[in-house]
Amino acid sequence: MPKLGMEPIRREALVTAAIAEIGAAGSLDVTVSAISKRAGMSSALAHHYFGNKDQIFLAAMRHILAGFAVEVRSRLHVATTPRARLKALVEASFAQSCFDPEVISAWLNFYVKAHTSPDAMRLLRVYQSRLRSNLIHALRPIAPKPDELADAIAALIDGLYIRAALGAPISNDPAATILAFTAPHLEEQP
Amino acid sequence: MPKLGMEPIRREALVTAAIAEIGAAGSLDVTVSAISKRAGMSSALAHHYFGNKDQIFLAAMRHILAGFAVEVRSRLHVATTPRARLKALVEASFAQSCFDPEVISAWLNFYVKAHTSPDAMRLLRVYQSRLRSNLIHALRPIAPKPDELADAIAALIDGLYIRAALGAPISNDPAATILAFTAPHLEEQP
DNA sequence: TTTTATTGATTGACGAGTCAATAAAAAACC
DNA sequence: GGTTTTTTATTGACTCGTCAATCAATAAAA
Repeated sequence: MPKLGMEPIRREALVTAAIAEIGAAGSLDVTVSAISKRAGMSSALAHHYFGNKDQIFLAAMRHILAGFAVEVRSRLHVATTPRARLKALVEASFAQSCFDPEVISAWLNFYVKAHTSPDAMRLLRVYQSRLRSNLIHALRPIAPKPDELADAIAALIDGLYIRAALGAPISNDPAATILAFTAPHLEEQP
Repeated sequence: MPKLGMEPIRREALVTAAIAEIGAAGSLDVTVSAISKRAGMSSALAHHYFGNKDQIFLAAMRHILAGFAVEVRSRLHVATTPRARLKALVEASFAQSCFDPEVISAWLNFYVKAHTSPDAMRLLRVYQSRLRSNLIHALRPIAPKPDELADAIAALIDGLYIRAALGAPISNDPAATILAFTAPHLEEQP
């Protein structure tokens, strides 16, 4: 009973299922069968639409990155001052949605994958440079060295995220920590 | 022709080989056979001495962590002032040895592993708390809030390391960046 | 009848862990 | 001192799974 136009529906279901499976397993050691089963179809169909397992992972990561981009844009949208934009960027990086166990697993494994897969690396670069340019844009009016500061903040975001993701005893709100440590590097007038 | 006392020799050879294989593969998708072959023995012998693959990985990571600890201690040993100790700790984290491709792969995968394996997590905690206490010790005499600053620096180290490891366009010397970023949070008298 | 959707069954590989068998040190025994 | 026994070292062969990817077959829209 083939209804037409199933492709986008199946793809989305597979992507969602893949994220869930990765989250459940905590690693990329997840079978296409498990993903397909969770998505309610045969593994053959998954191969039919995605070609191979790597493509499923890539699509899953693109999905997560897209979600993050939405999070960022919505916060950036209501920020009017440079300082508010900075705050929005940092807080978006520690939003609730970034700490779904599934998302955490995906990110962790994404780093590893990027180390060997050019496709994954390209995707990572997209995230990195988008964050970087957003940060620089926010910092330019208020920091003497926007570039360098942006790099430091980006690193701080990644570092704190990983620590939080790995369940380190989270002393304080990471976003607040970052803003506090950034403050002295900004120009006057809070 | 069994020479006695082979166990420690075999174990070390396996650990070394495992690190090399992980480096070559860029992931933990490495077979015991490959490791054993590189170490010059049968896979059966590897199982005989380590029991299972996970134990080999754990031992490999312990080996790397031990190497790092040596790096830290030797630098700390010649540092006399608190500021010098801070510098030593930061610089040790970006020493040449930390950027061996093998070491990079091991670290990346270690993070993922820690997310699911309690043993790996324990090991990670050892590294984290050692670094933390070293930092706090260095900072106590020169920072108003040693704990919070230590956490931020630790995160900055992890974040910059990962970025460097993943080949991000390394603008500057990461250690210098961290020290510059930290400076405003220290008490007077440079 | 052509295109799209769908799957069960199968292939082909690979890989962790086990086991029995071999060999040579070392220790125990006479 | 020589013989037997135990312990340590070592491996080839094998078991038992798993799993990615393929394919031929079925079904229903267009």
